[in-house]
Formats: sequence, C-alpha cells, structure tokens
Amino acid sequence: MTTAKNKKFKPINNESSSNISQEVVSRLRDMIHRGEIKAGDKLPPERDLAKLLNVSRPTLRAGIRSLVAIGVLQSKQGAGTFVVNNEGPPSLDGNQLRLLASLRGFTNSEMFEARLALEMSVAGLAAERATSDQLASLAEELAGIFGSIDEPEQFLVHDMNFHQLVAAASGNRILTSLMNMVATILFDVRSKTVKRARDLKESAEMHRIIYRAIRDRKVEDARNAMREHLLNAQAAQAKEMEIGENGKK
Amino acid sequence: MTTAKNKKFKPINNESSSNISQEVVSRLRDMIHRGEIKAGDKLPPERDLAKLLNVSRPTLRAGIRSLVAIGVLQSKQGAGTFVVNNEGPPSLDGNQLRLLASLRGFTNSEMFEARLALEMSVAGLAAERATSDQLASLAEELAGIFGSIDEPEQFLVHDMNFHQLVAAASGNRILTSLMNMVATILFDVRSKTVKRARDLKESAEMHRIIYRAIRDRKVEDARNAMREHLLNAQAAQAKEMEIGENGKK
DNA sequence: TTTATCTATTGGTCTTACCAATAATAGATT
DNA sequence: AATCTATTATTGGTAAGACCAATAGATAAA
Repeated sequence: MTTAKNKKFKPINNESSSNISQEVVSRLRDMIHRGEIKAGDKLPPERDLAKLLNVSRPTLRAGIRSLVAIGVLQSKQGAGTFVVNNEGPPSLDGNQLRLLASLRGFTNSEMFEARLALEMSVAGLAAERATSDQLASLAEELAGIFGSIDEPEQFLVHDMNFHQLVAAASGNRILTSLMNMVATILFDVRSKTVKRARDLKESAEMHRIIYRAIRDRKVEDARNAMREHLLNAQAAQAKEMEIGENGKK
Repeated sequence: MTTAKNKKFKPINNESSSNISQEVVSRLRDMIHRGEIKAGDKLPPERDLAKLLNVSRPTLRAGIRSLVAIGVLQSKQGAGTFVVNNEGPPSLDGNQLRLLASLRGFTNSEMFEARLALEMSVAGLAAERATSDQLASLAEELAGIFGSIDEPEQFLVHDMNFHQLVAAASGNRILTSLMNMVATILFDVRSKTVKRARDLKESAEMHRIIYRAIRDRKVEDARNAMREHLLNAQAAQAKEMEIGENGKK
C-alpha cells in the first residue's frame, strides 16, 4: 500500500449540520468532481479508508453504499471498491425513475411525449452521425425484428435493441442515458402487454423506414419516421391494453 | 405498533446469488412496485423491521441506505423512515448524472443537444396546457429576468426558474424530471462562467418571446422561440468560456 | 388551554467479532 | 521454466452489542 496515493484522503471533521456518513458521500463526490479520483480507480480498503477519513468502518460503508446505489462506485467482496469504469455505454440507473413511476403513476401520454422528445432527436442525430459499423448493427437488428414478427416477446427485445442502437449512433451520451432510463419503465409496461400484439408487421416496416432514413443521411425523414413509428406504437399499445381489459370480462 | 400492518414484511431467506442487503433492496422495491407500500408511508422502526425480515440491523440499514440514496426513502433520526411523498414536483436526483458528467466529460454540444430535445418539447406542450396561474408565475419570473440584467448571477437563477416553470406548465412529469436532472449539470457549468456574460438583454428578450408564444397558445412559435434561445445561450456560453481562457493569459 | 420539561423512540455512530468471496502466494507437477 | 493446484491473505458482508443524538410524544406546571 502506497501512502503517497492515500495522501489525498484527509480526515473528516464534521462541523456542518449534516451527518458524518453524508459527509463521506460529499467528500468522495467532490474528489470525483475535482478529478482526484478517476474512472476505474480502486479506493483504499474500507478499514484503511475509514482510518484515513477518521470515521468508523460502518459509517464509511454507509457513504460508500450510497455511491454504489447511484452507480458511481462498485464494491466487490474480496476485491475492493472501484469507481465505475469509462468503458461501454454510459448508464444511469433506471430504478429511480421506475420507482417514481410506481409511486406516481405516470400516464401513457407522459411516456409517449417523453419518448417523442428524446427519440426524434436521437434519430435525427443518428442520420447525421451513424458510422458504417453502427449501420451494420442496425441492419442486423432490423433483420431480427422482421424475423420475430410471430413472436411478440422476441420482437420486443429486438425493438428495444434497435432503439438503443439508434441512440448510440446519435453520439450524444446524455440523450442515450436519458433514453435508456425511460426505456426501463417502458419495458415494464410493454412486456406485460406485448403478447397481445396484433399487427407487428406494420411496426417492423416502420423500423425499416427509420433505418433507411438514417442510412441515407436524411435528418428530417429520420425524425418524421420515428415520430410516425411512436404514434403507431402508442396506438398499438392502447389496443393491447384494451384487449387485455376486454379479455377480463 | 400494530402487528397487522407489519404482516406484509416477511422473512428473507436468501437463496439467490445476490447478497442479503441487495435482497432487502429488492424486497422493498417490489413492495413499492406492487403498491404494498405507498408514497408517504412510514416503515417500521429499523430494529423491528430487521427482526421481521430476519436480517441484522446493519444489513437492513445498508438496504435502506441504498433506497435513500436513489431518493425513494427518507430517513429522519428520531422520527423514522418514510417512503417519499407524492406532493410537490417529481424529483430525480441529479447527482448521478452529475458524477457521470465528471467521470465522462460531457461536451457542450451534448448538453446543448439534450436541452434542445427536452426544452423544445416542454415549451410546445406548455403552449398547449399552461394554466393562468402558471402563466402568471412565468410573467413574474420574466420580470425577475429583466430586473437582473446587470447582475449575471441573479439572472442565472431567474433564468433557471423560468425554465422550470415552463417544464411544470408542460404537464409532463417525466420530461420535467429529466429536464431538472440535466439542469443540475448545466447550473454547475454556467455558474462558473456567467459572471463574464456580456449581453443578457438579448437573452431576456428571447425569454419574453417564449413567454408570449406560450401565453398565446402558439405551439410551433414556442418551440422555435425556445430553439433560438438555446442557440443563443450556447453561443453566449462559448463566448463566456473564451473570455475566461483569454483572461488567463 | 398553552407552554415547558421530561421520557421514550428511533436513526446514527462506534467497537468487536466472524463469515464469505476474491486475489495473491507457495508448492507440486509436467 | 511454465502451468496447475492448494493454501493463505486480503477485503467486502453480516452480526451483536453498546452508546449517542435528534425527534416525537407524554406529562406537569402555569
């Protein structure tokens, strides 16, 4: 253990009104903001870090646990605690929005409007920016969509994958993260209703139109195609829910 | 303490691969999803709940801490632990996105594009839906904007408030929540640069145009006005940062 | 009835001990 | 020398017990 690397962890003297474990959170958060701790870094072992910060180990754990919960840190028994890595798509935990949805009961219009805002934008940006690799992946997922027209649940998975690839092709990580968050509540709802889907062929066709607009670099066409698709998807889902309610009588 | 109310908390027999505190999280989360625990509910005291779930109190605290970190529960020393309340604007914790921004270094374009997607949509929806109370609040904030043209930091506060009111007037809680999340990183950046702002009068004027479009129910005008404002804001901010860099030489 | 004080409740912090998963090290085999 | 296996050390996870600090509720006094 190199003490030089640990010099940056200074004792906490809690003189503010908040509790000590919240100070631990603030301290680590500020160090991340200031770049003193970077993506992928391993924190000192809990016992050591607790000593360095002059708090008890359970108090330190409480702070670490908070940061783990929001996805900034990862703890691994036997290995250590790490700042999440830079690799791969950025990810915001969808649980927060999901629980908010449960507590609040977001309406279908709210979800549709949120999708419209986000997904029209990413479609337009994807038409500007998609790489040939990304276009190839989109084409593959499109094939998957057409290949699962008779299997609604499989269709849904390909559908979600297609939308994620469009977001990735937009090159905007904030929009991608927000879209993925909204996708978690959407998946919750749709996985319950999709087995009653009736006309997935039309939906598949719309994905093809989106793909072609992106491939051909037609920004407004991509935006409009995504809009039409989302309108159609909302109508289809409303029908799926209606069938569900009639099916109960 | 009524034992009837506590019947729903059943012991955890951990047979899955995840650790026990994560099971606590899952259990409470599922109960919220299923409506067995509702907004505003008080959970049993930690000592009692730990016994009911057949885990130690520190383990229960770890689970609760996670849910507190994502904003679903609130713990208050001497009072108890509560499910967050239904009242007031929905709120997603901005810290996750903020730390992601620090770890990843979101570009100004990414932020601008995200704002464009979200704020054009809420402006259009606000033009459809704003109540007269909301319009009155917007007018007040507009007055605040015009009244602080010579005080950039105060201007920024009114500017942010105006945008939040537009979001509230959209009547879409998902978009409002997402926008507020993005606003936290934006505020971080802008509070550092705004003191170097030069021509806030033009910005104030653009807020007026947005307000009028919303008041007059002109959806496309509201969208376009917001777009122009954001374009102008991005150019202004780029200039603020440029002045900052030149100011260092 | 209202206000002040006291007590009980409940979350926050700490110490100590032990368990469980992972990583590192040592020894045996090829 | 390289590879595999077993053992040990490290590090996060869980538990028990004690005590502190903040809040809420009960009681007493004005």
